[in-house]
Amino acid sequence: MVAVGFELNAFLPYRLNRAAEFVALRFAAQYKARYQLTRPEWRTLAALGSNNRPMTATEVGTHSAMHKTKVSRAVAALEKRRWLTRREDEGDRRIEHLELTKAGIRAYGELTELAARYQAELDTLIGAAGMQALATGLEAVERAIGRFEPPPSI
Amino acid sequence: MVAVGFELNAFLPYRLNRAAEFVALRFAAQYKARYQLTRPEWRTLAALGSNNRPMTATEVGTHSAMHKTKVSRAVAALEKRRWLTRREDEGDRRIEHLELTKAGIRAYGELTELAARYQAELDTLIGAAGMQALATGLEAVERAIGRFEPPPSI
DNA sequence: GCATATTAGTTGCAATCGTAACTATCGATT
DNA sequence: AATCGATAGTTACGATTGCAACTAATATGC
Repeated sequence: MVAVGFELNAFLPYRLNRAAEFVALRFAAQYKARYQLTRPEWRTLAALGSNNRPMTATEVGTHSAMHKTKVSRAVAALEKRRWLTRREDEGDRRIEHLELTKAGIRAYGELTELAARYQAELDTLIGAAGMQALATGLEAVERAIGRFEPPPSI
Repeated sequence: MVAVGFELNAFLPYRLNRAAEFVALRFAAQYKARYQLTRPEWRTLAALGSNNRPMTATEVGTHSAMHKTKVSRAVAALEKRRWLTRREDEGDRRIEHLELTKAGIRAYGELTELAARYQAELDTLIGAAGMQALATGLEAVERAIGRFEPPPSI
């Protein structure tokens, strides 16, 4: 329509979101069908499963860029499934340490198999060079994010 | 917790989503505060504004990776604001050609100024090398997406 | 040591979303 | 030309979301 000086296709939020939404939804269809997991639930499980020590809900939120109410509800759902347990911090009783149960770890293991297969599919389609460039670029974004003030609502 | 063979931080959907959500929310806070625009509305306006001919709702959805009901509602909202008009296709009356009005073009111009400023901020924080790598990587993803079957729900 | 601010996490509620079903139209098949 | 399937877009409705307010606990300033 107009076309002056601004290229939407080079605008990072728009472009990143399009790519992210596309690849994430394709994967979500899989775990949703097989495990009746929502996106926040999978992300919470993934964050906990990939970390080698318990995490607080706030840490999960920061790691996955999810709103704290999303995390709160996902944690409640996973707890109800007995995939995680909460442990109150001894020094600071506001804090809860979240930890996967045996069943949670097993589920995480199964889901990461799905994930690995999907990642392999993506690797093939995107190509090694593309994936390498993406990794480099995303690292730069992640470093930048660290110095950033987080957006309101995370 | 576990840690065998799968690296969440290298899993593209998770990683892309985290970065996308982070940068998109920071920008959303701006246009939401100044224009009371929702995310789907901004994306629809952006898709239409950046294209140099009218688009159908389906095209907007494909371009922005939004669900068709999101697009439908965003279009209705923008129409109510008189930022876009619909024109029925003459050959196929199922199709509506969406076009920005003068006011819509003006709004798009103002919003792209915000966007350009934000992009500049991101450029600085991420660095030229990182942005270059990201561009290369995202191009590869976009090419792959073209050969992909779209996820259910887009 | 008390008041005030800050932080972790939860929840009520209104707004938004996505599924599925719908209308309307078109294309293909016979 | 009647039927069947596909496509564009809308919408009812149940599910999910995020804002704001809340509880509970800790940290800070005086």
